[in-house]
Amino acid sequence: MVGRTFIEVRVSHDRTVRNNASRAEVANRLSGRTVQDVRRHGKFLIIGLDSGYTMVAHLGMSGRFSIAQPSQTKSAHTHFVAVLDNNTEIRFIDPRTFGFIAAYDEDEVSSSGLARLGPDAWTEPLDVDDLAASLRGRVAPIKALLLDQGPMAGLGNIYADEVLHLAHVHPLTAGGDLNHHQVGALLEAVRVVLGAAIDAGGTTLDDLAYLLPDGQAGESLEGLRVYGREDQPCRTCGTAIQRIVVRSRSTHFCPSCQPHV
DNA sequence: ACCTCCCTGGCC
DNA sequence: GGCCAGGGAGGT
Repeated sequence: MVGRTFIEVRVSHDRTVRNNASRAEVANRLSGRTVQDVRRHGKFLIIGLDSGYTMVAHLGMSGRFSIAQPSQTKSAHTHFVAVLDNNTEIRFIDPRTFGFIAAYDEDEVSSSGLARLGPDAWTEPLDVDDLAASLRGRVAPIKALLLDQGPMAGLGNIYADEVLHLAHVHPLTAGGDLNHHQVGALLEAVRVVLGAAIDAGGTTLDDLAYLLPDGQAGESLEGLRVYGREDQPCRTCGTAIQRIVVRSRSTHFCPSCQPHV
């Protein structure tokens, strides 16, 4: 991608570019620009362009990118197409439209969600003291704080539940109530859970909403410890997995392995 | 720091 | 026919 130029950009859904003023603003800011670097921070994809504009993309719930030849028929829900100078297309497909693509100037980057992200959970792992410091005094449940992207960025609902189970931490524990040992266990669990998820190519649920760029499904659904396993036996101790709702997000845990303090 | 909203395919 | 899933943004 680095060095490629966007020959033409077509936006076909308003909501996909809702963080910009208009479809045309996005197309105009990206067209003719050359990619300088491609990064990821949490769940945001960040593409630096030679113009100073930054393309920011988020897959939301159901977004995916595909690389295609211009002659290939478009999948349903293709909301954005960038034609590259090697005559391939980058297509953004997103049925539920929770994802977005933005073209930001410097000020807009600083006032966007990107600026509120904590260190990346995978590439900038915190040490125990730093995470403990950012949780100190927080009364919100640790599940909510993991989803918040502030203490650390990158965990969504599935992996937050998986991490808490592996760390033996109850999802409703107030962030500031975690002891030093639990904070350490949480960080180790992040490393293990994300490492396994990356190796497996991510988690494709039964709805097949998430697919790898080549259209293949990820593999780790069977490996999940608690997510989506309400009433099924905990793989560690056999106790029935419970499902509760935290901040209107479905939350799964083992009441035996993750006792409430 | 909390709540509400957005959206559509899949399922009951 | 109606409900559910859930990421982030914006408002209170």
